[in-house]
Amino acid sequence: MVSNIDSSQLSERSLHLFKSLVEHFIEDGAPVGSRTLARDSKLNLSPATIRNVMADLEELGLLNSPHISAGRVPTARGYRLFVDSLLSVDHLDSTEVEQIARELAPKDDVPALMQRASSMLSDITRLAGVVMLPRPEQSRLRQIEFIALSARRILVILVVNEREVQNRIINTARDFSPAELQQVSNYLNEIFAGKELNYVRATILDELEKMKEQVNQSMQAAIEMAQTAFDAKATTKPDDDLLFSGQTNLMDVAELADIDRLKKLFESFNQKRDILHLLEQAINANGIQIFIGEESGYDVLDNYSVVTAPYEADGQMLGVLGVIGPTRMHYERVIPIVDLTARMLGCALNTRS
Amino acid sequence: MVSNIDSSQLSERSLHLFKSLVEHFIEDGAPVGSRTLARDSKLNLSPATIRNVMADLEELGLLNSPHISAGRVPTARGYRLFVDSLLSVDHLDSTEVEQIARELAPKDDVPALMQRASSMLSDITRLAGVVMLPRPEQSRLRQIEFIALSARRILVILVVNEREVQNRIINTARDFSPAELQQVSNYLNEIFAGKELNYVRATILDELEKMKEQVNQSMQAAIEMAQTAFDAKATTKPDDDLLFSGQTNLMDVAELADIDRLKKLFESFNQKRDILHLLEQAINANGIQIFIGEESGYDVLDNYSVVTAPYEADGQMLGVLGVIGPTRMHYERVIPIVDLTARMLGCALNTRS
DNA sequence: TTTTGCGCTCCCCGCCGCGGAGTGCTAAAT
DNA sequence: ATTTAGCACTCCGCGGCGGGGAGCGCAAAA
Repeated sequence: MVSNIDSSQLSERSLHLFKSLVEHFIEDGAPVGSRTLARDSKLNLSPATIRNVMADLEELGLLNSPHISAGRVPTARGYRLFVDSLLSVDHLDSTEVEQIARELAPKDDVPALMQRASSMLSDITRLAGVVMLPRPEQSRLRQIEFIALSARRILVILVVNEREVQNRIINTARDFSPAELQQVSNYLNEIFAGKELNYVRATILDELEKMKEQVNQSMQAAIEMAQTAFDAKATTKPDDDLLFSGQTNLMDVAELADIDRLKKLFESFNQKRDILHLLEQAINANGIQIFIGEESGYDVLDNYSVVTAPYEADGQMLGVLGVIGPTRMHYERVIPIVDLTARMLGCALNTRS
Repeated sequence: MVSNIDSSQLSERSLHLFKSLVEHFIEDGAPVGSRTLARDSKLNLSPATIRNVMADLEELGLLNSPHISAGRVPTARGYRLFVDSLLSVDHLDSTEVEQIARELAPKDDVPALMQRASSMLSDITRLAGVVMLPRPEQSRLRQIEFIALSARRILVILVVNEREVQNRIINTARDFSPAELQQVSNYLNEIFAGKELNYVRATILDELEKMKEQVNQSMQAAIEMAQTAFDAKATTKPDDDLLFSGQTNLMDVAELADIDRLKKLFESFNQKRDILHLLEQAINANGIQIFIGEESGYDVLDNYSVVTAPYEADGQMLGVLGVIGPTRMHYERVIPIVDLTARMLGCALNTRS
């Protein structure tokens, strides 16, 4: 990759003009020419001078023109310089801050909270919002319980990581009494409580076979039951950990109205794979991270930018959230919104006991 | 509403030509004129004759032309006649039947099955699929259990209708021992097992107040706890009972490529309200039901058709599924697919013990 | 009743020409 | 050494024009 431009490599004047140009383009979406720039930027310069500067900037790869006699448009690299060095971030309206706070009030369960965070992001930015849920990598089994529905139908409850509850119904080969079930769950809790979930699964499926002989019959039943429960549980769906919303907002950004590109993008939302990879890169950045157009490496994202921020609670990184929109977006507004949302979401997750 | 055309009101020949025209239009999407129709339909007629017939059909409201010197296009009413009386339904490929059977094999839990049904519908028809989940109207509480997570955090498990499990974590004002919890759940199960869920909620919230005095302290705790549990549960989300998939398929139907209409449609998918109402109308039809364009009454659905079929298991209507696409769709293929899917889904839900 | 013939309508497409916006280059001005 | 003015040139967008094609309705003939 060609190295990015550092703001120190350019004169004050060039930077000013460049910034002005980018702002103008973000506002209008039309290529901006020397005339308009001469008018807008406070410097009293003639269009001709500005043309010279623009030619230089183009040579550096910060601008280009759609065709020879059109105005200039920022390149991905240009946006990069802009957001890294030139951008002056907006101060959020107090009404917006309130809205975010209100939506993220920890009033109900975690999944709903995440959902609200996502749709709030898209509503407020008028772009697409995305929230990556905590990866269940380090999930520890906290408790396991069996509840008899009928003699041979048993409801298995798994409590994971303080907060998350999974349940599943299994059918057993023989009848179990409630007392037996109690016994079984006591047994399993004793062995596995606090252990890592993958470890539990592996142990149950592989190693417990040999223990069968050493324990009494009731425990054998326990093992078999646990096997059934975790075998089924092996389908630990890894695909609903990304919540999108407001995709339709992208349908009226006009400048990217060519339907197939949009279709490609929506499809990659559905498959989640690419976006997931991208967000995973962002989880270790300690703060706002911005992927601009082609530089993300995923070509469905050409002409789109992704603004992300990781969120944490109790001092632990939980996930990433962000906004997806055209490269020509109002970064100065989007950035503080994403930032604030991440922090507020962290708080909401934090203070719940 | 103007009465629909009955096939007996038209001559054999008109019907034949009309059918031919609709088929042709469905294939090409271009208005079809007398020439092409004269060529295609086996009847040896001159274009002029056909023009006369077409003029009659237009007068009946079955056809119209975009402008005076273009070919004819079926109206919603025309499609209605077509699907009701003229359509010869395809015989499905055995490969397709197999695919449906494979996807709907009852290998895991109900929500996942529904999800697969929906995406299968969209994959196979290349249109948008939708599945309405069983309405929890007549849900009966089967069992309620409390599990202690810690002294003051309690996991509430609600088993509803044999199959469905809801859970929620509540915080209590004072400590509870496991024995106490057992007692509480026994008490509640005794009173409420088998009762309708709304009744349970109402009773708990309103009437139990007065019972407080009559029972001992432990039971008072039970009541309070149940109140907390059901109060929170009052947020019984009524909005995730519609599963869409393959929306993006609609993005390349071209003839409806005007982005705002598509955006409107997608938004109404997200809000779910309109589609839900529509599907609710279909649940009592005993078989395939087709809503064509404007006749659905929802103007987001102008130029779109919805093909639905209710599905049932154990002799009980559970919900509706279907496909959404342009009015100009291959009904002869879509109809048997929707039909078969509904029946197969019913089976899959049926045989699970 | 069907067909032929004819005049007419309307869309689509390519073409042309023009005005506008903007560029690059060179020469003059500061 | 910059900056500016002047100028020729490029390219887009738009409206108007014209011809070809597809199709229609109507009236008169078969």
